[in-house]
Amino acid sequence: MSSATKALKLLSYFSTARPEIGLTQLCRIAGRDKATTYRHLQALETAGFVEQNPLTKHYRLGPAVMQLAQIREATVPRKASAKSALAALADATGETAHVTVLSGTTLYGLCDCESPRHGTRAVIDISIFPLHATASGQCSVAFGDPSLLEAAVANLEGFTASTPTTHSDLAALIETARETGFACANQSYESEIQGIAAPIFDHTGHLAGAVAVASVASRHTAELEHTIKSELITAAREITRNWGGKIPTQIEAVWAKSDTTPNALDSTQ
Amino acid sequence: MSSATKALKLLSYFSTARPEIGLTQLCRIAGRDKATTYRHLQALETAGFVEQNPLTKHYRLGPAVMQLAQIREATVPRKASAKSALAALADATGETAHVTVLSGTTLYGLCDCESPRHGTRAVIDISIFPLHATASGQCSVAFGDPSLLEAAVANLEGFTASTPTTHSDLAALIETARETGFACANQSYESEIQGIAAPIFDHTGHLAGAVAVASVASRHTAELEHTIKSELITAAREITRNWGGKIPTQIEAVWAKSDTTPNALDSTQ
DNA sequence: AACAACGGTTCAATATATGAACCACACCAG
DNA sequence: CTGGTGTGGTTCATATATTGAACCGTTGTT
Repeated sequence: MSSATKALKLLSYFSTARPEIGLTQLCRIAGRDKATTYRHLQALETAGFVEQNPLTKHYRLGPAVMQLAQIREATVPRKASAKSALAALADATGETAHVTVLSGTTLYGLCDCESPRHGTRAVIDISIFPLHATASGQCSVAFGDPSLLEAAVANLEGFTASTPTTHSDLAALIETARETGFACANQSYESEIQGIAAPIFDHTGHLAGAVAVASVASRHTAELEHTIKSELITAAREITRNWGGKIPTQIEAVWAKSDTTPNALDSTQ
Repeated sequence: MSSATKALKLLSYFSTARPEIGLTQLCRIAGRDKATTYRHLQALETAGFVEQNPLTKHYRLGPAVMQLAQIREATVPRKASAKSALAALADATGETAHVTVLSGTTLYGLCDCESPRHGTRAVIDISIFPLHATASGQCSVAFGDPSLLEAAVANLEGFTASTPTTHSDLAALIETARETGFACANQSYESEIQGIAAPIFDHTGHLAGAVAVASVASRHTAELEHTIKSELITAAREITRNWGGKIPTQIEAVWAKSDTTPNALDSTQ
C-alpha cells in the first residue's frame, strides 16, 4: 500500500456520525502509528483536505473537498440529475430512496432522499456499500462487469443472520436478480431493513450504479413491493437517461415480463 | 514534499475549465515523471478521488469527493448558509459575488453566484486566491492573523501591471482596508476586473474568510461602488451570523463611519 | 508502412517513510 | 501542589517504499 493511499484512506474514517477525529483516536481507528498518521494528516491539511478545530485540535474534513465536489459536479453532474428522480421515488413509495455509483469495484453512496410520510424510516448512513450484502451491491454484481463478482466473494463479511456468506448463497441471489431485473436484500445488511434495487447505466453503456429503496421490514407488503418495483423502473430509466445511458434491452424485457409493469412509457425512446 | 502531498497536488490541476486530463498531459502540467504520476493517479483512483473516462482513458475527479463534500457540509455547513446571502448580493449589485474561506494561510474559493443582469460579467474560476493580489486575499491579510502577512509577502507574484509586488505596496493597501473595512483590488489579479471584499468571521472569533463582489472595471462607477459596499456589509453580517460568529465592533465602527451605511438594520442583534 | 503520441511497465538507485521512544502541555483526583 | 494519565506533537536511526530513464504495446495519422 503506497504512502499516498494510506494518507487518502484516513479521509474515509470521517463520517456524519464521526465528523471530527483526534490524532490518537484516528491512530486507534486506523491501526496506524502516531507519527505516520500525524505526517499524513499534515499532508492532508496542506492540501486543504482536513483542517483542525482550533479549540479541540481535532481534525475534520477541510474546504478543499467542497471545491473538488463543485468541479466533479460540473464535470459529471450525476448528483443533480439523480436528485429529482430520487425525490419522486421517495414520494411515490413513502420510503427512503438512494442512488449508488460504481467506480472500479467499489460502490459509493451518491445521495439519498427520505420520504416524510412515515415517522420511522430507513436511514442510509453508509458511504461504501458492500457488494454482497446490499441490494444495490447485488444489483451491481448481477448487471456489471464480472470482476465485481470476484470482488464480492473476496469479502463475504456477515452483518446479520441473513447475510449471504457463501459463494453459492450469493450466486443464487445474483441469478434471481438477473431473472427479475431487481436485486432484493432482505435484512442482509441491517436487520429490519429490506432493500430493492434496480441498475442504472451511463453513456459508456456499462453499469454506472444502482437506484434503490430501503423500507422498514415490518411495513413490507406485497402491494408495497409492487409499487416500489414499478417506481424503481421509472427512476432507473430517468437517471440512466440523465446520465446519458440506455437501459439494455434484455433488462427492459425482464421488467416487461414481470407483473410490475408501470403504466405505458415511451421506454424505447 | 511527501509522496502523499504530491499525489494530492495532482487533484488541484482539475478545474471546470479542464475537467479531464490525460496521463502525459498531467505530467507536463505538473512537471512530474510519468511513472510517478501514474502511480499517484492509481492511488487516487483506488481511493475514488479520480476515475478514468473509459473511452478516452483520461482522468477526471471521482465520486469520493462527492461523499466527502456531503460529510464536510454536514459538519461545517458553511456553503449552504452562505448561498442565500450570496444570491441576494449578486442580485442587488448585478455583479458576480463570491465567498472565500481561510484554512491556515490558504484562501480557498467556496462558492460564487453570477448575476443574470448583465451579458458580460466576471467569471470566478480560481480555486486558491492569492493573498496579495485579490480583494478577498487583502481582506484576509488586513483582518486575519499576522502570519497571513508573512505568507502574502512570501509570494508577491505579479499578475497584471497593477499587482502589488513590493512589501510597501501591499502594506499600503492593507492599511486602507483596515481604515475602511473593505479591501479593494483594482485589476491587480485580472485586468478589467475590480474586486471589493469584506471580512467574515466564525464562532472562534477569528477571520473565517471574505465575501466579495467582482465587477467589470469599465462598468464601475461611484454609485455602483456605493451599492456594492452597502450590500457587502449586509452579506458579511449575515454569513458571519450563519457561521456562528460576530463582526468585531471595530469593523462595525469603521463601516458606520463611512458614507456607505446601509439603511438601518438591527446590526447589534 | 512508417511515424508519433499515448497509456502503461520495469528495475536499479536512492530518497523517503517509518515507529519506538521522547517531549510539553492540559486535565483530574487526592 | 503533586503524581498519574491523557492528549497533540517531535526526533532520529533504520529500512522500506518511491523514483525516473528507458522500455513496451497499442492506436490513430500521414
